[in-house]
Amino acid sequence: MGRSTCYEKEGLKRGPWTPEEDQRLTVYIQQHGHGSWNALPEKAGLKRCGKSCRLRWINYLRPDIKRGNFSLQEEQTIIQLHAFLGNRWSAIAAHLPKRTDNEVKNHWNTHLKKRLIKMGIDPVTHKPRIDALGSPYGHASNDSNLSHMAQWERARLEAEARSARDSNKQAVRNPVQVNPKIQLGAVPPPLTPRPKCLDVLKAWQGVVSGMFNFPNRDNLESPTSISSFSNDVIQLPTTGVNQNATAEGVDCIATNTDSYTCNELDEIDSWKRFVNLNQMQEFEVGLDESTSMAMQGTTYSTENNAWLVDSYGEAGNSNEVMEGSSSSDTLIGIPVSFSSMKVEISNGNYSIVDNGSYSVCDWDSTLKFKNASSSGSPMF
DNA sequence: AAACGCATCAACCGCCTGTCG
DNA sequence: CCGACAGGCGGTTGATGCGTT
Repeated sequence: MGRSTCYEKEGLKRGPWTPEEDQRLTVYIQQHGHGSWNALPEKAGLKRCGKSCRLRWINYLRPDIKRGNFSLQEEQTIIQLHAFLGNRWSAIAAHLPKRTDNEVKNHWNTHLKKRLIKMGIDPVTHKPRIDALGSPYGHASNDSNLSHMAQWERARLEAEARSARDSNKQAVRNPVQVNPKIQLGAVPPPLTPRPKCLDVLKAWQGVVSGMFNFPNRDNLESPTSISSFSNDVIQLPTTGVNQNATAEGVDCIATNTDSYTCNELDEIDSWKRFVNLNQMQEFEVGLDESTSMAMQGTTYSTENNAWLVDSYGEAGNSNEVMEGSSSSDTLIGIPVSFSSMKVEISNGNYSIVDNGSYSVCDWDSTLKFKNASSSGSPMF
């Protein structure tokens, strides 16, 4: 009754791939590229469906794949991105050079998820589990007052400790594999460029390090989100925000109830990205290359949401923007409301109008947009 | 040595989305 | 606008290996 999948077509092979099949597929793609995946099996002399070929190539045969242990930094990135993105494995994997979504997904399910659960952190919400009575940190009530960032820092520290503990053992159990089967000389398809939105993570890491650099321990336990930071306009970035965030290409992190006026933002041919750190949403507005002037003298307020404002130039290197122009790193407007916002771009000016028709894209679609349009350079 | 349970991960499944005629 | 098709994605499965009893 139901439609048959490509795997069910008569005469097609299923199951594990043989070395001969791998060789055929690899040689064919080296010589011709994959082209249409559906047409590939016949051309390559494989009795497999196109989907199976694609999967085999992407997840295993492609030469630019790193196999073996995930580094601590990779694990950190996965957990952070998972907190942002949920189970959007392809989006997460796009931030991890040479890792596939399947590998990231497997690693999460077999290692990271269990590790978080063991630590009393809900792997779905990334918040302390209510039932985490057996938390190694003891006081669940205290945990509930900790921000996710604080939890992550704990996770990181424990992972570091565990890593140091197990380093010898791990080296024996999980030696790095170097894809020994395939000798490839052809230029592989390029990896998906790292979307620029990972800059947000850099900023966030700046926030984290800012939080944990406080000499007073009270500061570790009190903030539960960025929105609780100081609302002192003059001192933006505010308490708890690492000043180095700016150096990473982030213009500012503004917070609850802040408002200020953007006096000048000229000679910018870059994009501006508005990131809501609480809602994990962002959108961008950009100026045409020929545009030289942006908004002036417009006042915005943050109301209930903390927004991070980021800029980057054509080359995708935000640091270039930061270093190249004294005006481009000026603090700029903080949107009033993310739920009903309109961005108007007209005659070189862009402005944000409340109650407009513009819908702020969610994180997922933002990633898709950026994957399609970005020529960003690796930041890590 | 055999049985069992668990962990891992490659591969499959089914759905969704974008594209094209 | 609609349907067919291809590609991509996330969830799930099952074979395999390893450790324990």
